[in-house]
Amino acid sequence: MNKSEQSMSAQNKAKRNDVAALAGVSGTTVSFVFSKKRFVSPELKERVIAAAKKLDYHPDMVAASLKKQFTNTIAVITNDITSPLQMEVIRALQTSAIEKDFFVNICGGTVKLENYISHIISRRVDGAFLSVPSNVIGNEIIEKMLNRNISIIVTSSRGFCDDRVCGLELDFYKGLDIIVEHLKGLGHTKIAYISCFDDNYVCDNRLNAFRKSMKNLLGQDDPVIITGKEPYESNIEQGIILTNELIASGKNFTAVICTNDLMALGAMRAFNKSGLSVPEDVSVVGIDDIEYSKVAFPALTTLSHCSKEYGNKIFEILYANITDKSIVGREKITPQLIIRESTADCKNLK
Amino acid sequence: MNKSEQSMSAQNKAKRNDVAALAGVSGTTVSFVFSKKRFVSPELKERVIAAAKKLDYHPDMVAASLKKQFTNTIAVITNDITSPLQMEVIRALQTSAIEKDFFVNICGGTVKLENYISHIISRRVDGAFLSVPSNVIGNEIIEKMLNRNISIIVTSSRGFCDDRVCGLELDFYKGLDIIVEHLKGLGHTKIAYISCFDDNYVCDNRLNAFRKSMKNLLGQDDPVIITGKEPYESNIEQGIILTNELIASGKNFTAVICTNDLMALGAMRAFNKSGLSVPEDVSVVGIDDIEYSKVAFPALTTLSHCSKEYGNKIFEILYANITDKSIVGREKITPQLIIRESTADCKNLK
DNA sequence: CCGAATATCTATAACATTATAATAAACCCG
DNA sequence: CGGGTTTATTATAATGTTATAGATATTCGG
Repeated sequence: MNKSEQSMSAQNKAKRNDVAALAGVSGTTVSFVFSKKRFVSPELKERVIAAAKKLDYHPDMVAASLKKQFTNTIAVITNDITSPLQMEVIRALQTSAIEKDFFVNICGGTVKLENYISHIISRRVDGAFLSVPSNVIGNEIIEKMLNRNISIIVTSSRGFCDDRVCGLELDFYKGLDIIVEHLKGLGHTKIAYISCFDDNYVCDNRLNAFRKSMKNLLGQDDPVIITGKEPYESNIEQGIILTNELIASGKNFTAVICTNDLMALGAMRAFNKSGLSVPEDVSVVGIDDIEYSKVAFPALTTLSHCSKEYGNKIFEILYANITDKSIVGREKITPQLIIRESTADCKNLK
Repeated sequence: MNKSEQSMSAQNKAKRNDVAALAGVSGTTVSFVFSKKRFVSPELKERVIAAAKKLDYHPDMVAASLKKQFTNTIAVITNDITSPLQMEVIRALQTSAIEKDFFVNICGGTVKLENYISHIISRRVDGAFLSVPSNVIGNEIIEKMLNRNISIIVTSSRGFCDDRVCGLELDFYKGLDIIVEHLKGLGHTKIAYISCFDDNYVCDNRLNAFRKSMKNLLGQDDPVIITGKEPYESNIEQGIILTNELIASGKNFTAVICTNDLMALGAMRAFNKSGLSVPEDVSVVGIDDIEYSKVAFPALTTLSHCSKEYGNKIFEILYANITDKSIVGREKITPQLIIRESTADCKNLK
């Protein structure tokens, strides 16, 4: 680096006191102009702003964070970063966050999530959104973060383990009521359910909700339920396998609800292959409203997470807790049914 | 806050000097134990580590950043955060980053991207990955960041505007050679191309590559090309519309390459509707390898971005530049053809 | 066995802010 | 007009690290 370059790069990092000197005020006054925490007379303010512009001054948030003990940063911890659903949530969350000058750090990837915790603590993150199943991050880790004054919000897939953690849950009980109501309205009463291996809070929750809805809305105590055999496998292939099993069972059904959209896409494919057309012969409903559901053929009727609303609310609740630890938000969102082409009137009572 | 709570929370933030006091060494030594920048004798090291564990000490990266003038943080600026493709890249990038103790801030959302810049400067981010078309962030903004000593890497969709910016480009010239070679190997010579409105670096680049490949590999100067009419519309619907146009044109073709996967999915649907089956009657190839392509029916043969490799390399190049500004990485990645079910031997020369 | 060289360790000064308390200026009303 | 009150500005002390230079102990050849 030669001399002129050196002087250039020196020129390029104006500090608060440089601005103060140029504006003919104290450094403190410059701070107050930017933080707006105290009144500064219009003339001084103007001079400061002009000086700051001239020097291209940007306040150093690192130094500010050190003193303020807040970093205006939250972390999103997720094990499923590539899921489009997850990303929609993160996008909405981030959009809300930036409005309050918060940055969002993503901690996903393929690294052991537990390893992130000490990074998160070291970086003095203000809050964290744990979007992971409860078996991935233990309660003692949450405890550790809480003791470090880090606000925490968890998703529906983990119970509320501590009075201090916030939560935003999707209400699948209401959601399944909506699905069953929709199918009932189309004349379906024989509704089967395809679930995954029951070792998983998410699936269990949905399945229990289905049982309750069938009982409350159709008076059925024992609806047809097919359950996966492999844990953590709830993809298209599983959907095909389980649907074939359902068909082979000889049970009566005119509609099928699947524990998630991938399973539902598999189900549609299986029905198609076995000569049953969707929705003419059988109606199919998914849960999640992943992007593929839109472009599937036929387009899938499914229960949407309302990702945007969800993401916005996640930040809103977390922000409130960061601001005041005594505000521990616990909310529920009702999912919304997106009616597309995979459900239709029940004509064929086979 | 009562006294016991106060003492609890005081207890919870052990500082370097607390550890030093407990271990009976100086604070400086504690620092060296953690930073590993100087030799510390095994006995002292052990005592320090024990003390740190006992006090649950986590070094404060905010303070460290202030002194070191590095934050170990990079920002990803993108306007298309929900795209699964983008996310795979980010995931890989983040996985590489955390291995070097770097955190990744995402700046996407629906906010005007320009607004992020001053945030990024204020936060003293070490580097930024600009994954946006060149019309979204102007060169003067890049200049500003460079002058602030922020490393920058850009994606293929923006030219290399300054000697100081790094780049990682996908080589679609090679990519289209691979596609055309594949189709040629299956006996196809009449290959049509469906492009979008030519006002877009990405599409142009791919189309030009197609032209060149057709000339070099098949000696054709004037292949059949259908171009979109609306700018920035390259989705399934456009794919359907343009494919219908292609069919109506009466031109001969046995295979179609589309500028991206969504268009290709639309093409398959349009062929299907008009009585042509894929791949029996016509082969279809996409570009991008988005997730839907896997689950489409038939599964789409497409050119993959190698998102994982791409993301890893993005960090690798950026990291090198952060470490040493004189290393300005400029690389190209050759995309990879994922052969699935939508391409087959050419039997039918219609 | 002594001075020089080497190997460890430590005291202190940045780093760029904010919060607090202190100062200076202006104002008000008897 | 002058003491108390309010209002606007500023000097100073944190904040928790790292880098640098200085201090102390250890080794070693002559």
